[in-house]
Amino acid sequence: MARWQPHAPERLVVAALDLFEERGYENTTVIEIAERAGLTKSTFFRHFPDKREVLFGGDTMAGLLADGIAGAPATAAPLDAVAHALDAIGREAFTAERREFSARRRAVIAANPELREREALKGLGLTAAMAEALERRGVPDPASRVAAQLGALVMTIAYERWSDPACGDDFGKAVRQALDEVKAAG
Amino acid sequence: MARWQPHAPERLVVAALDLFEERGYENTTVIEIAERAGLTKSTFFRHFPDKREVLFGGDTMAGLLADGIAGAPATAAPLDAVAHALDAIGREAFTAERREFSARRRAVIAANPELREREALKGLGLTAAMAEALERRGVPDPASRVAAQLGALVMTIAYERWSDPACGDDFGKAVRQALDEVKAAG
DNA sequence: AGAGTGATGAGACTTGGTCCCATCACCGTA
DNA sequence: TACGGTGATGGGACCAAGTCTCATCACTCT
Repeated sequence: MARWQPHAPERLVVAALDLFEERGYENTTVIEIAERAGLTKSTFFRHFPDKREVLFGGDTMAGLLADGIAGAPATAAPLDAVAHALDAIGREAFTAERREFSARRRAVIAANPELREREALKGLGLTAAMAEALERRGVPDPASRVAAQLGALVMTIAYERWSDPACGDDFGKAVRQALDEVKAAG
Repeated sequence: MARWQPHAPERLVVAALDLFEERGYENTTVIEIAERAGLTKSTFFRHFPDKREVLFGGDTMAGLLADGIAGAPATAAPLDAVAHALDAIGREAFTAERREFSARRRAVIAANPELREREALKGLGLTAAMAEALERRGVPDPASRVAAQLGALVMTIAYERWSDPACGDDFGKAVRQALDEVKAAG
């Protein structure tokens, strides 16, 4: 038997998302989140550097993206290498069982400027990670950033659709569709 | 003679930038900023909604961008309409006498994650404003967002170079150069 | 002279976030 | 069985950001 109730970070995430939905992000206190999870403020900040980060746990995305780009066929064009990475991430992170949670999280973030701000920063980080990974493939500077920007747009569009319960739950499919549309529009 | 020392917001901005350079953003207190400007904490928050915003004053950019896009020749392609707007903004906001201030501000922002976060959010706002302005010109959804993303990249590159004291001080020139590079890379 | 106006000052208050120290449950070893 | 080590937690002091309310003060207008 465990010493303490296990999965403290997960419990905090669930408690936070519940409370944010109920009364809004800014009307929810870190102490309240911790209490609902059966923990304390101290423990909350031991698991998350700040209140916003409870919805942005795990900075594994950048690494996954970089790996996915590095692992794309050598013949793939920059934007196709990005799409390859996005597809890999879809199998890893954007799975069907996380879709409902993702949709709730999305709605909460959209409703609060402080959370949108954090999301914007994360997005910049992902874009930079894509550009760097492309440069490691030999794509020169302006082209790498162009492909990263378009890749970020593809990811955003695919994520929007995948989160929407009215759409399908296959992230890879959404990526390929968004990629085609972006290519056609460029 | 004025009732109070005039230009309180400007004095706060200058005091803040000085202090951020001297001891760093997070080692500077709002009270210290206000005191250096001969004011108080109350007055600081009367002029700026929060501590970060003192470096992001005036949300006029989005409006200027939208106007510039709306005012572009009807025959201009989406990305060229964006470039037209960037050029207009350069004459308005990125003038030669603001260049040194801009470079200092840039360095301070780059050194602090909290400020980078705010900048990321502002960037998203500008990108969204560009996309909306393009849609008002009749550019359909995926194409508008593609052009806005590339326009944001052009703006970023031009701004980087214009801020660099080793480069020229003509923002419009930097825009045109960045535009050519981005077009060639796409 | 006196009332109105608008920017400022002062201070209480809440909350996010940091820090330090005590506690507690388990584990390994004797 | 006893004992010290370890790692997650609890508790509380503390600081700074941000909000709010009320007082003040200098100038303007009548």
